[in-house]
Amino acid sequence: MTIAKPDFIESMAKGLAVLESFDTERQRLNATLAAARAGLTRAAARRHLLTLAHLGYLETDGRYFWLSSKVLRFSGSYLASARLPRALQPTLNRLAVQAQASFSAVVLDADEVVIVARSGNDRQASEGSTGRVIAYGLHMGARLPAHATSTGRVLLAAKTQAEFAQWMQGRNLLRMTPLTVTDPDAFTQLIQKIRQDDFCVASQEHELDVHALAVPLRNTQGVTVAALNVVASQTRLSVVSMQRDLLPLMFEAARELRPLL
Amino acid sequence: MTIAKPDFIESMAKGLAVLESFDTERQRLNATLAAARAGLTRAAARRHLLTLAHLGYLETDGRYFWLSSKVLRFSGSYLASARLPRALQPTLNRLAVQAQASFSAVVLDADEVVIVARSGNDRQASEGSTGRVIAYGLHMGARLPAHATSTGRVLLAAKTQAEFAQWMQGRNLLRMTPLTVTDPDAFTQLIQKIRQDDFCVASQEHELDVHALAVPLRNTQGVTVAALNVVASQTRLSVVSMQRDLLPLMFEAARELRPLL
DNA sequence: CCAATTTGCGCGATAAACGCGCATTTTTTA
DNA sequence: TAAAAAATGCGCGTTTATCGCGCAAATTGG
Repeated sequence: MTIAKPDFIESMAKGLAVLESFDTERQRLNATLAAARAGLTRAAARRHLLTLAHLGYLETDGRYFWLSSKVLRFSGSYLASARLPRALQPTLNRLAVQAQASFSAVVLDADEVVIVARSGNDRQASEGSTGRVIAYGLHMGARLPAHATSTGRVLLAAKTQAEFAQWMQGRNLLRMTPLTVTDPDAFTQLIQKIRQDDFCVASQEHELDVHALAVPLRNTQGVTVAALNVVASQTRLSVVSMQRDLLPLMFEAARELRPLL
Repeated sequence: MTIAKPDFIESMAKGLAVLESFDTERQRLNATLAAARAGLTRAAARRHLLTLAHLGYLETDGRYFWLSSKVLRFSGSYLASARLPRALQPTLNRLAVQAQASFSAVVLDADEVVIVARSGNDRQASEGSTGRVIAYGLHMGARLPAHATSTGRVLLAAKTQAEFAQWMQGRNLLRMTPLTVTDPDAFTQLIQKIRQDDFCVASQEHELDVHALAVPLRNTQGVTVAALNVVASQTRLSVVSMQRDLLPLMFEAARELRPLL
């Protein structure tokens, strides 16, 4: 999407850059930090922080700033409007009950996947009700690196050769764990494999002891619009049994969902 | 929160007004509509729409605009940073399993409640897996009128007399269903009752055939920081049995959560 | 207790944002 | 289907909103 110069509101971009500079890693920022993260002068960052606080999107103690619950307004409106999350949620809930595991539906945004629907609790119900929490931070709107996640790879495999080549262009596949595949050639091989298999397993490539299994979600025209995955701890469920027990369920769910996407 | 004039970025406020003009009711807007909703000239609204689309927060067909999944980035960061949702989620999940019902945790924002955590599926598991969907649109970030919801009333009851009086000042209690209490005096009586009971039942006041039960969530200092509720369809679960079976569970959950809030 | 940052804020300069108004396209109505 | 009404894209001259410097004061950290 290109845009004419006089139609671009600089201050808007700056303000959103400030709002985006609050992320999972840095949750509390002062003027100096926000300026550095958003790439603005301190004066500009401060003006935007004060404005955002005044409008209720940030809270502040006068010095530091952090996101307020008002930012949920946007996701609320998105979730109410977007067909995708609404169409997927019931199926995800059903899967969570059937398989006693956590499922996510994600879409691709540049080099990250965004969780747009989710079900299940993040504890492995091993003994009693309080098993170990696995895969931290898998909530609605969470963003994960595409190359190190099962869903990201499924979505990358849905691209044409040319699109995929362009995506790879000059990209540095960040190492998330010792097991992350970071070599471009090996990664391209992996994507090829997914094109044949129509699913993807990622074992401990994003987080140690967590493995994931993903399948593409296509509409009736055959266009991949999202990916569905399940995560489990290595110790509770082997990759083999996950693939054997859960993969059929997921293919079936994907088939059911086709007319809704 | 007051703010010095030269520290207020007008364009930022306008841009966010445009972004906010996409809500549950109007999900697709053109320049003219957005201008009207956000209170801007068409030229200004158009500039902001184009900028937001360029930055990826909106999608467009060239004429109409709608929210993109990128807005989930903000909620994602909020959910990762805010203690409240993270502290509540496990308990909500447990309640959903135990009671086979949908629970929400909400905070008050002006005259609306905002859902900051949620569990359970929105179908009543009456016969088989596909019961009727109840209480549409109860997703993360959803906003509901405080006066017509069980949680909103619980949070209003937590205010001091003076604060509550100020909140009521010149407020028009919108009728959502034929059963909504809209008379100011009757409403004030209700709030008084909640102060005694320490819970609130709202029957079909927000949506017909849906009733809800809410309790306050306090921290160890006794400050109410949120409210917890459960919704059920009138036909499946009577108000009496809901109060008898679910209220003890909820009080217990609230007690457990105190040290975490 | 001193040195290094960070902060609030005033100021004059500049260009970013403004909104009017036109010609054109799209939609509605008759 | 033609005329009327509404919405759209965009150029332009105006203005004021935003800019970033740089100061003195407050805060932090060793």
